[in-house]
Amino acid sequence: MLKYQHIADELENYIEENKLQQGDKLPVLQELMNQFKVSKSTVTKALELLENRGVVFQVRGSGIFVRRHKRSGYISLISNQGFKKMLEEFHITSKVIELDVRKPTKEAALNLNMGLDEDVYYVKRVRYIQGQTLCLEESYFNKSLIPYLNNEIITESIFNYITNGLGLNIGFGDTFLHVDKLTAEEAKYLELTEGDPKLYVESIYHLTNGQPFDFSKITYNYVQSQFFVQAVL
Amino acid sequence: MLKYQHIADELENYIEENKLQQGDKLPVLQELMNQFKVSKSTVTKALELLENRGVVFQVRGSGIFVRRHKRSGYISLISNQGFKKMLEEFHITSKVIELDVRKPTKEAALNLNMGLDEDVYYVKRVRYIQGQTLCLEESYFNKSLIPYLNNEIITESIFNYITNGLGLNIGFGDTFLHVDKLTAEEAKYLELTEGDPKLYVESIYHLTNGQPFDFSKITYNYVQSQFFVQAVL
DNA sequence: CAGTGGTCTAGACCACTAT
DNA sequence: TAGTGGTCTAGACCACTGG
Repeated sequence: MLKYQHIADELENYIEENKLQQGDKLPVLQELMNQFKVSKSTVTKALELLENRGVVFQVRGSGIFVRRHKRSGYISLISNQGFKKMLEEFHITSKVIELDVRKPTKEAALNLNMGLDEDVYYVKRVRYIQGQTLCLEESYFNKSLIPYLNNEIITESIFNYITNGLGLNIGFGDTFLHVDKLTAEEAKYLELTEGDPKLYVESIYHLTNGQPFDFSKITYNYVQSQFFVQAVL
Repeated sequence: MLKYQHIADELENYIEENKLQQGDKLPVLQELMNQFKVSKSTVTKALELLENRGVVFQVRGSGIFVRRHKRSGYISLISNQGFKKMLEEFHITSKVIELDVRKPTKEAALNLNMGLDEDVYYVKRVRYIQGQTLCLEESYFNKSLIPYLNNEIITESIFNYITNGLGLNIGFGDTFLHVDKLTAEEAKYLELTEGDPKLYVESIYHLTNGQPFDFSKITYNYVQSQFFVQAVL
């Protein structure tokens, strides 16, 4: 375990356990250096991580403060928390509609940067949040990178399996958002009415070496779609 | 100008000018150290910045590569580019509907962390992208932090004025997203039909010292609403 | 195994805040 | 002006990639 990762985790736990609120002050740098027996740079690195995750903000000449928005029930659009943790927090479950190995569509091949004759795993799921329909999801996984999937895996967290089961490192993701009207088929799966609003999201996830391994198209139930993003400007 | 900022800018320009594509390789660390005559840590810091902005990705043992998605016409949801630059890039203009000093609503006061008897600047605008309606925006600015606004300022970029005109430092923002149906009033301003889909976004922006100065409620025209987010996981 | 990026240190010096 | 975070350095050592 990296030192700065460890420190970041400890601080995040500390904030969580003590239910610290927006603006609450954390120990100063010198104190953290002593407490964790590391150099200033290492503490700084840990705090940068937390700052970028929206957990704290630092003010020169003043101190380190907790950053906490006041709203609950919002899903992080760029889940910087663990995927599995998030699923549990929101009681998200899945029903698998389809799962098979096939050739990619042109669109999927383009986004996954692979040939039309190579294999992908195709996954179609409906996901539920606290018993309500949350979204309809179609995913394409490059089979040369993700060699095996089964029903059990995709009912749980695919990303958790990729990280812990396959030992792959997920690097970054590009996410594209539109708003539109539901088609008849989408409405059926989401238990809504054709023409109702939808949030449509396309994502391409890459390994740390830059290879795209997952292209996903998600249609969200507008009633359940509450997202937030915490940015550092 | 900070060294690592300068290096990040130079590299971003270099990528832009040479029209480098996803996966193109940049000079190695040692070379960048020599070129800019700085230490390894400083180059690393510059590259971390670019990595978090979604401009490059680094692969240990291999090199530094350009990160570029293939889609154009999408607006960054968390504009990590300059605000003014973005407006120009997308030809975004504004029409001011209302501008006055008033007392905040309960909602605005809560989000701006101020009293109901303090003053805010209230701004209501319709924004256009390449001549089409983009969004209807209502903003509340804490007057004790933003003491003056006029029609000219808010027709251009308010954030540019706050940064360069007032010399304030914008720190971070919390953004909340919903999808819903347009009300009659919103439809009128956006030249759409009541009941059409909308993307509704609430944002709270804070100065670097953590004080919230802007609470905004934006309703987007779903036809023009194409956003992207680049995340590092 | 040579080359590349990642972590960590110890310390100097700078910029800003609070009192 | 004491205290706090931010930048930058020089260098040691580690982890991973690719021929």
